[in-house]
Amino acid sequence: MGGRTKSSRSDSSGKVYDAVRLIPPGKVATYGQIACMIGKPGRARMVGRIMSRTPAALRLPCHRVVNSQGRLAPGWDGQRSLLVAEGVLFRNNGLVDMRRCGWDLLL
DNA sequence: TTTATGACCTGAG
DNA sequence: ACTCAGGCCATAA
Repeated sequence: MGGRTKSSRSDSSGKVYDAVRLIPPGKVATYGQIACMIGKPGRARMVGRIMSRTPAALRLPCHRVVNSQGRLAPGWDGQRSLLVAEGVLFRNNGLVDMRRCGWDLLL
């Protein structure tokens, strides 16, 4: 292919979607974690942007993606209910209990 | 081009 | 608990 590769168009979106699909029910993953999984450490912000633009039709468990503090997505009413329904534990401050529900491959 | 904004992260005070 | 600063990157104006 000669010529400039147009690329740069959220090429990562497909991989992000795949990674999100792997998060087991009852657990949550952070944006930074997803970024690492797709081989782009430090790109947490990009993951967040992709999530915000993810079509609902894909039916991804995007409610299982939270920030490293365990805070839920702003302006999304219902994320909390979905997580609670799966057994995710919340602390009194309204944040997810990352120590128990953070998806760590170690354990 | 520069500036500002955003479902971010980590560290420091 | 909070704010700030520095780092990261895509988009919009």
